[in-house]
Amino acid sequence: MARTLARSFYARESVDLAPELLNKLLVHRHPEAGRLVARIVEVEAYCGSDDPGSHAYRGPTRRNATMFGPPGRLYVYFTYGMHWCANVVAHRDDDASAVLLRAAAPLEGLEAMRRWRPKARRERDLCSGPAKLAQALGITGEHDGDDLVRGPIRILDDGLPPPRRPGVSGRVGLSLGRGDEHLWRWFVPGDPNVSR
DNA sequence: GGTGTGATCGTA
DNA sequence: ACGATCACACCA
Repeated sequence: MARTLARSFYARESVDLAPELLNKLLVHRHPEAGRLVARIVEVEAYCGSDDPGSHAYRGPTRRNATMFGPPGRLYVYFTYGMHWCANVVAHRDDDASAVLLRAAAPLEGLEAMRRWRPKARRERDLCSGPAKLAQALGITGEHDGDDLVRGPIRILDDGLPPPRRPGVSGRVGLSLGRGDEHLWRWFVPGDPNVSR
């Protein structure tokens, strides 16, 4: 049925990888909560030294080290003093690029997701933002650098292709002049889990 | 539906 | 100081 994406799938620029991740399954085999599954419906691409909106813009640091490593790993960062956000590391040829997982449609393990996100009133509040998605799937800084091919967090293809015509827009949350002109956000049109 | 604001702390 | 954000208040 669903098969794990091979490492070669990730070995390209984030701008090319990002739309291909739409409709793929994000799966976390959690030691206590069991199997958590959500379908990716919104992503953003971040590049390296040429992208002022990217954490990699000013070169490698302790925080962004994973972005400069091999593709197919998870880059998890802490922001606003309280939130974790998860990225997929893409190709690197002496530079860095990654895809921010912004929203997903919850499919399995909703009980645990609701337990970890007690403030989510409706189902579409569970994973409709990068920090919500990480929280619902139990992803924190301890998963930074994890191998998405080996697990426990993986990305699977269950046969549903990306949308033929994905929604496109500028990236969210960037101040003006920091790469906000790039149309590097993609989403599944009409999906209720896409962030507002 | 939309807009505006406070929370909270690691990073550069 | 400033975030690759969220939740909540308030208005419509």
